[in-house]
Amino acid sequence: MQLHLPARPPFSLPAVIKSHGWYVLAPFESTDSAGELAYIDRLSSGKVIALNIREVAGGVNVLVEAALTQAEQAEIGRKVRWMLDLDQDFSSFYAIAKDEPKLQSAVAGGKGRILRSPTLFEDVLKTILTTNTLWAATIRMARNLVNQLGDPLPSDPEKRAFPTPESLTAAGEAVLRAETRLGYRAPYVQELAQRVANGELDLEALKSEEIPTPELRKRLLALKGIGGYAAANLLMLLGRYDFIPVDSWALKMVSLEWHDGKAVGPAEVEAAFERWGPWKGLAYWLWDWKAQ
DNA sequence: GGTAGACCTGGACGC
DNA sequence: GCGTCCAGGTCTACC
Repeated sequence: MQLHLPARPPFSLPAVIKSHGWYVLAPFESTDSAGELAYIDRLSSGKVIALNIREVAGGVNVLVEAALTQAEQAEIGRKVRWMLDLDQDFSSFYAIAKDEPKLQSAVAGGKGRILRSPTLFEDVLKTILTTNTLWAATIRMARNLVNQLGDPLPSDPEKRAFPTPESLTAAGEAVLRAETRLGYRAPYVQELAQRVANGELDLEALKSEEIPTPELRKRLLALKGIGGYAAANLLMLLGRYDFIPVDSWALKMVSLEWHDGKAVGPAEVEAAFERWGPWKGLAYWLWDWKAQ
């Protein structure tokens, strides 16, 4: 089955894929040369499918090698639109960024969309996996989660979907810590999964545009394992760019860009992008750093 | 509100 | 091969 989804121009699938490192975290797959994106998804019916996404004129085509009901097609359409942020309008950002030399490649490349997972649950969990560790370890933890606890793709059981909150809850903290190698993050992931599984926490509701950003940030910070950096990162994924995800890399880049390599703190990072107002986080994200 | 120390893993390094 | 050091954010206790 093939599904066509239009995208608001300008649109570039490779730009979305490379918007950050998510595309290398299971169950995403991407072949750099082809500029295509694959994702193993578990539909709400429990069916596990492989989504193969490629850019075509006016948007993307989604290929699925499985028979699908109308409802399942609609679900896939909703998810892919969200994952690739197909409807987002960046024209007001481009309008103010076009005169900034450090954002020229972003404007010319139609950048701005940030790849995200189908569910906020998956993005929150993966964000926790990025904290206080090296990127290689984040990749390993995500792969372990999928390989050990995800449902298999029937046509290729080596490939698996992202685990459900229920399967994570059933696995238990000890398994997550020792076998999935999440370390001290295990209780955070366990608590998150448990609260989502029992209905106490509705993360999907946080995708609503009606929640003011400060309130949204407050709710994200209330999650165990989510601090200032992680909350800002998640706000970016939710299309809110008022905060900068300040990590050690950000401190280093700002230090080299504007302070001759002298150590800086989060305040200097925020100050460097203050003039971009509600697009602050995106300007930081797309900045053409001289130290890169 | 600010700060120090613990948390945990894995890579780099020296022996 | 083994031991040590270090990087990476967040949490908790304490001031």
